[in-house]
Amino acid sequence: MKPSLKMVAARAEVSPATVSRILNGTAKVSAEKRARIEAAIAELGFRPNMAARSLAGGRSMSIGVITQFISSPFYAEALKGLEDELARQNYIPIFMSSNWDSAQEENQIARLIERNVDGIVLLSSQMSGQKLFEFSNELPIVVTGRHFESIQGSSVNWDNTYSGVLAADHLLELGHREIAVIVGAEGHEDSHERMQGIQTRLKESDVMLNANCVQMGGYTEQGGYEAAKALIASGEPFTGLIALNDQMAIGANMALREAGINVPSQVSLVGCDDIQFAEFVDPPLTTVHQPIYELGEQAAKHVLSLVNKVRLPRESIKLPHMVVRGSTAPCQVTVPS
Amino acid sequence: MKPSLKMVAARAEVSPATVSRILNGTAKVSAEKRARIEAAIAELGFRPNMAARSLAGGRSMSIGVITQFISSPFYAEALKGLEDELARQNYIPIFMSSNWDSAQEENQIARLIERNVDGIVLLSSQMSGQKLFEFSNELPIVVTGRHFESIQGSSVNWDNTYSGVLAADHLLELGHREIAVIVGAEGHEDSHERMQGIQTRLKESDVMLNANCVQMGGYTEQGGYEAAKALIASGEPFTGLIALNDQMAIGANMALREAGINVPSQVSLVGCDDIQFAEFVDPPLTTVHQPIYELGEQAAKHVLSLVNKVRLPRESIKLPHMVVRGSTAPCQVTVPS
DNA sequence: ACTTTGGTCGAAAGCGCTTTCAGAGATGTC
DNA sequence: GACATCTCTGAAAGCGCTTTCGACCAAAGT
Repeated sequence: MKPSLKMVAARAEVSPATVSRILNGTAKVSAEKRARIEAAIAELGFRPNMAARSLAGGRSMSIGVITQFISSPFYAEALKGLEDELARQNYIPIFMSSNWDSAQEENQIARLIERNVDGIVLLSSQMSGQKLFEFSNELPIVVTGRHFESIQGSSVNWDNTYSGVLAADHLLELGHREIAVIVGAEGHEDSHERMQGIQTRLKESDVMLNANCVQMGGYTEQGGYEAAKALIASGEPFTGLIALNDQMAIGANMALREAGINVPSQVSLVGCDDIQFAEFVDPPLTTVHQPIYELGEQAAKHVLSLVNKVRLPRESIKLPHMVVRGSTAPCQVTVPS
Repeated sequence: MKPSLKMVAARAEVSPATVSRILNGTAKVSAEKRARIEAAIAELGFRPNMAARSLAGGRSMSIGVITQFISSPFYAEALKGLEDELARQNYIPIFMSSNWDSAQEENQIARLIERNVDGIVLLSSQMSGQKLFEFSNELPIVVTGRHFESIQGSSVNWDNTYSGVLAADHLLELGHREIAVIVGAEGHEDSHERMQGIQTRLKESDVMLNANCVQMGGYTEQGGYEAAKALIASGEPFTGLIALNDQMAIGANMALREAGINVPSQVSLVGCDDIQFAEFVDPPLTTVHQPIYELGEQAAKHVLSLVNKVRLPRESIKLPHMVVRGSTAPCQVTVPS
């Protein structure tokens, strides 16, 4: 039979209350009893039962984490960051996937609440702001990839506009003037912001972006592949191509290869995110690195601060930066004057 | 205030016990009361508190799942399979990563037990068989990638030897006689078995595999890259290269490219697993497809069968099969006779 | 009509912990 | 020396559910 707190108390000849106090550090206990209790815990190999703790104390020491898909390469590092930071504070994450579906997302949140999670982290939520707000009345919620602020809710994010700026500047500096973009999906704040950044810079350099030059890729390899195909089919000339994430860039790379268009000599390709694989494609992908691990860490810190109702010192996340690899090169094509 | 079972009971004018019976289907209840109770549940939006259930009933409806790293592309589909199957039975997975470290693995298991998980799934455990056996005395455990059988333990696996056979046969059929292999890591049963399969077939075709031709890649891209470099540096001739997983194959592909060796015309490269990215590398990777999603599903079914102490009809997992893409071609080099 | 069975339901105990409340000493103050 | 003030500790209630036990009532058997 598993040792219980009661058994520890009996062995140490103190009351259960005192053992609990030691466990939680909620009150001072004389050195002598403390020693006896700690000895008893060690001897019995006692480990508190979380269900009981959760029931009695009202907190479960667990945080729900919802992603589109648990093993998305993009979130890989974010999950690690979350996991590490939560573990440091003795919490565990409960991961669930919502498969890009807002109904599933709500359903998963309900399941998490049912399981008494102390808070929830939403990595790129699809839910309406209204719903989000309602849930945040029930328990602390932190979202990434969009803005959100309420009494028990907050968001953590990096500067997406700046990511767009970096990508555009890079191509511009290489002399590219005919640029195409593969965006994520409708209604994605981060995709939108990145696009904003790109457009701002292009406009400043008097580069026009016509409608054919912007295709939607849904953030997947397949989507990027198809978007690039459509782009090529449109006949629109371009020497620079920005994909708003690496997965789409990798798909686009394949489409270009199939069309006999060389990267980087004919088209310079830049991705966004710097996922693990970016380095291993051919040519190695030039991309905007995002501090994803840190994002996860920050998200964890934020929920826990909401859970514990302590104000978090507003430390900002590192900025994205360019990682120049082999998929971009100076523009070779002379623009007709 | 959140509605409790007691409140439901009061509203439906029955005892809490009866409500519980409805919730769990543990006894017959008259149609009339059932209707009243169901109405009350709906009206109040009642959702049972898992902590209380877990405490009272002794089961938490959750299964711990330990992987080397949550977002490993290899396990992506397995996790999905697990998640889906568990959800179907109203369980949730609690994912944790062990970072290839057996001490961390033990520690994570302890944390899971503390949280009352009803069972544990270990995706490619690093732990000693002894430890594994000890843990399986405490609660049901299912492992993948190795063999394990005990009262409360079992393993689920596909035919790794056959994967090796497929890879070897493919190269052999294309006429390759000088073959090199990048294996996973020491002490990995699955890596070992795949290697077995390869060697069996090579021997049958009188192809020798000398020591230089077998390099260790640790199952990572970087490892595969370095292993391939070492292989090239060794001067050993080879026209066929098998990497025991796709990540290493992708790394090897890069090393070959850097060395100016063309794939597939000079070296045919075959991977193993068929991860999502395999299709998007250049050239698209020929690989042995593993039914990973199904593996996850089966693992889930197995733990739950152990948890519920029902015998599972022994349904076997689908066999791996070759997916031929662009990284392999008939052998061009004439073997000196 | 009277006991026996069978089926439905409620009372109550208890799962393993936290937390409030108050008592018992120890210490300090006037 | 009397009283107030702390500090440490234990008793006990209770978190929200499950489950055993026995009560009750209807149908069945004699």
